[in-house]
Amino acid sequence: MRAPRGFNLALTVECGQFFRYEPLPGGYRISSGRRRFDVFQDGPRLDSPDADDAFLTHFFSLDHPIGRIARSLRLPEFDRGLRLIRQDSWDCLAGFILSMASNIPRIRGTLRRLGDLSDLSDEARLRRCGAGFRAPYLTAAWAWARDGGLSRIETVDDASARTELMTIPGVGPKVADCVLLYAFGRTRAFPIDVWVRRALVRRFFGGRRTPDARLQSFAARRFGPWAGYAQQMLFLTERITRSGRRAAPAPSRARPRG
DNA sequence: GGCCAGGTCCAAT
DNA sequence: ATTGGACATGGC
Repeated sequence: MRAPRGFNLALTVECGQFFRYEPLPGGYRISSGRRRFDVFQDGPRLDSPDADDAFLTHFFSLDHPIGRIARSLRLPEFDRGLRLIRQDSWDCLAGFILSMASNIPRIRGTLRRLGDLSDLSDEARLRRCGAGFRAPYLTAAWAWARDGGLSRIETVDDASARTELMTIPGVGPKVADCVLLYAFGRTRAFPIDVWVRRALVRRFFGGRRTPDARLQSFAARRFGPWAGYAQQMLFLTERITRSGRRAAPAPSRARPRG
């Protein structure tokens, strides 16, 4: 299919919202739930031997009005190649539970190993996959999902969905917002992690330490219905420009096949 | 070989 | 209400 002008598959896949991918020449092998598909970008073309256009459009949110979004956010660095994806909600929940006190390479590895399990109720097994102290949180989330938690999220408003997610031990405001944003398409969600906190404080609060609740309401007011896009952009630029230590790995440019 | 990590929970102010 | 430490272990 023809992708929207400027769409950047590499940026979208590797910006940190998603973990279950393996790079291929010119594209990626994507896992989301039981689904696996390869996808390749070559200039304006986006092609998959496995997934149809409707699925790609939904998964990569190609229907989002990126021009309007860019104008509404007023962030000079905003990149119109970026899209918030709609990944499998369980993968997303598990991935961001694993994200606490961790890093992206490790999350990816653990999640990949978890993908081979059909039952996540055994903590010892989760530890063997590398979950560490997060193992009991994962089993709690697994039980919650088994009892229909994820489908309850679909039908309720953002605030209720957030509250419901936060009933899971190991899921606080940040993880809950990640799930709302990266799986359920709740584009107002604005997860505040250490990087986004730094970015907001430095850029909008004169460097003064500010409670998250304050940052949260600021973001809602300033960025509105597409706040999630602002969050992802702030996360990216803060990591790249200010990585106190090692530079954040830039997304590998997708190269033409062959 | 250390050091550190896309948070959350809990106890102690 | 706010703050500080523990948490388990892979990746760099």
